[in-house]
Amino acid sequence: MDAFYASAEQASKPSLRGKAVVVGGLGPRGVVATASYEARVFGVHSAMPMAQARRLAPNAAYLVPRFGFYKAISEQVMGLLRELSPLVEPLSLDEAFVDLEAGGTAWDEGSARLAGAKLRADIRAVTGLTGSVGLAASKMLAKIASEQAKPDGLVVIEPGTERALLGPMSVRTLPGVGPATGDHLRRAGIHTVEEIVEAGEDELVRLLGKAHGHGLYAMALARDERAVVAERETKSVSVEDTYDVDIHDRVRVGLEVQRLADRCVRRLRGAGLSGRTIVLKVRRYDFSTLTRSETLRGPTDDPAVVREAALRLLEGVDSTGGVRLLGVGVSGLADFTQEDLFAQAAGDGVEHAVEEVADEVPVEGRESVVERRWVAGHDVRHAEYGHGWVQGSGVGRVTVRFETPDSPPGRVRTFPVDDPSLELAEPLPLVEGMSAHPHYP
DNA sequence: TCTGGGGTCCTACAGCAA
DNA sequence: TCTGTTGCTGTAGGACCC
Repeated sequence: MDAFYASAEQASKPSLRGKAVVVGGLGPRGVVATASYEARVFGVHSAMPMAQARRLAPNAAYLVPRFGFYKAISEQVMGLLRELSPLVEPLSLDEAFVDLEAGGTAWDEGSARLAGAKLRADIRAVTGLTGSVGLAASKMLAKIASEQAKPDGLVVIEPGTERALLGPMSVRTLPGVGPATGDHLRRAGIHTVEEIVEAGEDELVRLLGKAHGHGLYAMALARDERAVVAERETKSVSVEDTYDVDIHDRVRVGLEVQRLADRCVRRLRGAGLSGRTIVLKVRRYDFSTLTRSETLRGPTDDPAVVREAALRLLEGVDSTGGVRLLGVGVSGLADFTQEDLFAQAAGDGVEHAVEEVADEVPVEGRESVVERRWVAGHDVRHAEYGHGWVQGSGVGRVTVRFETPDSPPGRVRTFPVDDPSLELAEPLPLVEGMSAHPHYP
């Protein structure tokens, strides 16, 4: 999907179409998740600090991500992909590999092109959004093709043309080459894919280590035998929070770690999992990050056990100077527990401990409950004016733009934050008559 | 006003056992 | 018995991806 989160917001909010839209964390330490193509013109891109984005594009619309909304759209698209083949490997909400051959959908360039074109049309019809398709003989090449196809296009890499195509490209094009590896290679005088090939496999292994060296050399030769894997089992579950202001108080740090442990366990249990290894993550004031872990004798999904382990790990961490991020994770997963037998026998006091914190508000921002209700970008309904979305709130007022996906750009009105005729609403479907999919949260 | 959140995989090293 | 090898597990950190 093209600029997925931003496109979804533009489709949902007519007044934003054709305008710079930036989706990401709005706090002082937020980063950009997605920028619309209009915003990219100003140099705004993913992973950029939000503050920098605001300097570059002060007039863009800034919105928090609505993952539930995107997930519902994603499920529609994944459904279309599964009509093509049972072998669909989602990479994220907006990207997936499909093995067309395994689905019997396509076996040569012509049939693949047809399937790709139909898919793009279907995505458009069902979601109202544009998606791009890359067709090739391997995952790596399909991915490169889809990057080239964006936005709103289809690119085929024909068998036999791969090496010539890859040769002049930057090493950064290859999957697994990020900033660090890119620098490493550059210092060795390797800038392009064909220079990787010229350097030879031994040199690559020497530079990057065994796994990465062999892997990258194969990719440079356009050799990629990785299969499309439909079901991947989860290997770890973790939660983390970056705080608007560094935490110095050791007691507060301990409390936050416990909250995170509870949140992590809730997710773990939600997935029907338990785990043996508890991981504490601490990012300090200077952005240095450390992890401490402890492996238990058996898997657990008991919040008290995870809390205590996390607190033990915290004891071994120096937090003087302040803490900017805390995280708690569980790995070494199993889909059963030993403790749960005992927990059931002992009554479910444990369950209660988990439920009690379930409705807790997220950490970032601790404004009053009233202000918190009106999150910028979220949908609302007004008794008189109908459906709209929160454009901003503050000093006791909330500004709402009244429009729907199929209306013209709408008008803005301002209300007191406690106006009884204003209530939160679910996002409307982007395409009329396409609401027969899982509910929007 | 620098730098999110949720993951995966790899490497290095220490300790232990065979 | 001493020493070295190998292999596994646990731990920590780094790189990468969307």
